[in-house]
Amino acid sequence: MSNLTTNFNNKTIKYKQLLSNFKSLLKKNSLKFTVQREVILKTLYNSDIHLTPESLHQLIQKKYPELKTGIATVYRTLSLLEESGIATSLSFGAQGKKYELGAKKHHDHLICTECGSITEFVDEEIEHRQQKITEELGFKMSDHSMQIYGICKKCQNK
Amino acid sequence: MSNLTTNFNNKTIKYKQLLSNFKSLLKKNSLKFTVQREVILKTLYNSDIHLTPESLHQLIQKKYPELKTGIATVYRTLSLLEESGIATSLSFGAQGKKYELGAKKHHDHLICTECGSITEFVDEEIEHRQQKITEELGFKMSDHSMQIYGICKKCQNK
DNA sequence: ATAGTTTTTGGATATAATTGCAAAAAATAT
DNA sequence: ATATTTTTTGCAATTATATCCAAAAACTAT
Ligand SMILES: [Mn+2]
Ligand SMILES: [Mn+2]
Ligand SMILES: [Zn+2]
Ligand SMILES: [Zn+2]
Repeated sequence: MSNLTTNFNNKTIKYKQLLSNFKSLLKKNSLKFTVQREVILKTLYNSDIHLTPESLHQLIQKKYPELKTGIATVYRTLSLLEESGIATSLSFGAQGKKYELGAKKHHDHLICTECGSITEFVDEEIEHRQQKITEELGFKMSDHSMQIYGICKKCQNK
Repeated sequence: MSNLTTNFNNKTIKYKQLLSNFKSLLKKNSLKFTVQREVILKTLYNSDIHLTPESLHQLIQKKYPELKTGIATVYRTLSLLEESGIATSLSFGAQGKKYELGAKKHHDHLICTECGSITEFVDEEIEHRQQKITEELGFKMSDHSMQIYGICKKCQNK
């Protein structure tokens, strides 16, 4: 399936560092560093909310209209970023996918099925078990994604 | 977001029981029990692999050609089943969504990013932590989904 | 059983996501 | 710097998914 080579983990990093990582990833895979790719990376980096491909595209068109970035490029770049572990997507069931940069430290999501609000969390015990399970089953873990669905406090009190 | 009323949990159950659950769910939500909905439920139940909407549709057309079931109905019914917790979908990144019935006992997925093979597992410790975390954050958990991505044994030896 | 009411359906249409392709941009070689 | 090669891009075409709507089926009340 995926056949991209990567070698760095997602950490909380400065944009400069992220950009440099991205560049070396591209080089390692004989891909080119383009202005569109940088703009997409930067826009994701500067957003603290989860973005759909469409909303990301609109943001970019507004901020860099002279680029006339195509929606296809946004989709292609998001896939690239996800495959290489720089970004992750969050599936919202019916509501489709939203993306966020893995530049933040890894975390999982608690999603309210009433109002759609998202709470991020990490639990070391779970992280540890995941690693263990994977090993037991003979896999080599590269990534994981976990979503808990429920009703948030606010919505419970309605 | 979702506003369907449900009241039973997914267990390993006989088809008859599942069907009865489905019927009462429909009634409770003023939805109608139709031959298409039953065929979709039954076909999912009898499949032990994860199905895309398209492959499910093809299966049904082959087995029940006189029904001329529309693809739109398949999509609509899958959403209905997912919303009500009877089926779950598994996001395959680029490869789209696949569905399975929650009639089997709950489990999580280990997905090989090379060959796409899927291994199912459950870890009680993780299940327990998930519940605990949710409570700590003031949520009421209704469901969760967890996928671990990696390279399977077979693909490691290639 | 029949008629009235509500919901679902298939097919058409609309929108979202992916892919093919020729022109443009980036990287490399000279 | 310029030419050559490789990859990417935007747009168009395709495919996947969702929505609209009038006809059909399911349910309710008689
Ligand atoms: Mn995690
Ligand atoms: Mn689980
Ligand atoms: Zn909420
Ligand atoms: Zn494999």
